[in-house]
Amino acid sequence: MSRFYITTAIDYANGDPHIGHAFEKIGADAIARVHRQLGHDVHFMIGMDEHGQKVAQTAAVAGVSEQAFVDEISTHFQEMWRSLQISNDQFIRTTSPQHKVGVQALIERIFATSPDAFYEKSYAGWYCVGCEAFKTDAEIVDGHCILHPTRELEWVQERNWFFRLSAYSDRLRALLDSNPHFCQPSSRRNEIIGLLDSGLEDVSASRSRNTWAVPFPRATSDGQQQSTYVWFDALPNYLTGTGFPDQAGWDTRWPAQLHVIGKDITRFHCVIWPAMLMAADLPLPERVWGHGFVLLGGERFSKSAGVKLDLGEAIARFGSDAFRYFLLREIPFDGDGSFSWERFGERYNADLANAFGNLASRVTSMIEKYNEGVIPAAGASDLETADLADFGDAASAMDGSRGYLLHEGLASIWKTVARANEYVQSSQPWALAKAPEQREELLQVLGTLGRSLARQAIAIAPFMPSKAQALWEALGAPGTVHTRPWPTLAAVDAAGWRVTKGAPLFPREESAT
RNA sequence: GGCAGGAUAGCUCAGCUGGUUAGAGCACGGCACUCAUAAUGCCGGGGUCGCGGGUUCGAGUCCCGCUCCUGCUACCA
Repeated sequence: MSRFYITTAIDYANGDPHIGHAFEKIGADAIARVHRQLGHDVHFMIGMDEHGQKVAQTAAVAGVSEQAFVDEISTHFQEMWRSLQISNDQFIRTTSPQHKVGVQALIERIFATSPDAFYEKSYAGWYCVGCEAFKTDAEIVDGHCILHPTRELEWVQERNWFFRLSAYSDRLRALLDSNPHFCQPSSRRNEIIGLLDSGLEDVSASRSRNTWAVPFPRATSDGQQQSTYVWFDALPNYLTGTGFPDQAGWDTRWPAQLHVIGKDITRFHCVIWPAMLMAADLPLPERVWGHGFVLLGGERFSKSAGVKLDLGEAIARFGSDAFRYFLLREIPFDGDGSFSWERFGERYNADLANAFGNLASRVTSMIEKYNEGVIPAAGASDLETADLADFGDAASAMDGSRGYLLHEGLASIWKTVARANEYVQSSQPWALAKAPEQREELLQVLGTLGRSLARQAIAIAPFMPSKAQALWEALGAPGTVHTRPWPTLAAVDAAGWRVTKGAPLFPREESAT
């Protein structure tokens, strides 16, 4: 069984989860679930980034200790992920002892493996208070930061450990060139190649001011004990989560097959992270996928944008499954998309209530009325041939072979839903039921529809876990839908299952639009 | 400022190496059907394919210029 270690970015613990966090987890969860249904040995890890100056400051404002603060935030996140049915196998926190040990071990390993990789340097540069960051010449116009033209830049000096990132330019370029999958989608890859071509600068690996951090394992030459800078703390979580360096089996899980991240942190995952691993002589992750953002009124969700939309309210509106469906159907996983209540309502009624939920109702209802609730056996049909082609398209949109185009996968699955509704209309089972001599034809139609519904339940399982299982049970299918593998979709045999028409899967919402 | 990508129906988008009357979904209008969550199916209206030139027998599809939008432009994460 092939292994599939998938991670998301760890979320920064300076505020509660918002829809942007949720989009990434839901997308990664769907990918993890698809791979489980493809028969892979999946390990899905998410977590929290709990160190840093901002966390310390926010905790101070709240009047609690840093650890108490992140414990609380971390709990909120995990409760949210439970309500969204995120099927992570592990939840890592950077304040955990195992992670701290792992970070220091990784840094020491780099010192040992690549003695030139770290060096001390006094760094001085223009510091923008607005950005809380040093600015390069390219970002300074007329002596001001291009993002904060009204603020004065400060000249700041600090002595830190530096990582010789520039030494890895050629190897990184070779990695990107030889392995187009390493950084996807291609728009992100192009940006990284552009960055490499413009030349890499070394990056600092320690900080003197921040105290809420993993201690950098080596003091500077003047005896100062510094803290590990964010990317040397946060990025290694993917590695320390495996038990690196000393827990048995870590090297069978590492490297990760996929890092799912936001497009804004692509550079860190496609440049700094592989360079760190090269310096440590450790295997590189196979693929980094930079998804886009959920926009609201043209603006992206972010920590600074504030709570413009309550995540709990969005989930409560139509339920966790519908929320997952809406985000993954509406927002392309390789780009940005917009959230709006209007679209949510339209998609809920059009796609879920009218098209899919109603299809399930009419089919189960007819099987109950015309065949005492038993799904008849059915031979092959044109509908089946066309459906299997669409399910094949869906699989190829989601299995990584063309990237992770979850929105396209759902679109392909919904073609089969539309086809089934057309089939009901054109074959008119209610008319066939009135003519005893057309009994065989009626059974063929009902059997075809029952089997189609069973396949749809399997196909939507990664996206809407609860509703897929509810439909599975309404069809009288055995076991759980989540263990039904995609590759056997063609062989699904629903003959003999006893259906039960229950409450509507997705009750139509009159006030939705 | 530099680099990259984009501008196609009311909305979200497909249109591969240029070739008959430019497509889909949603929204909107009409008709049909009754198994179904007044759901479904069929038909229809609606686009000077950002603007201006050019290449070509022929351009949404190639070239040049212009306008507008988006992303990246390294140590907040």
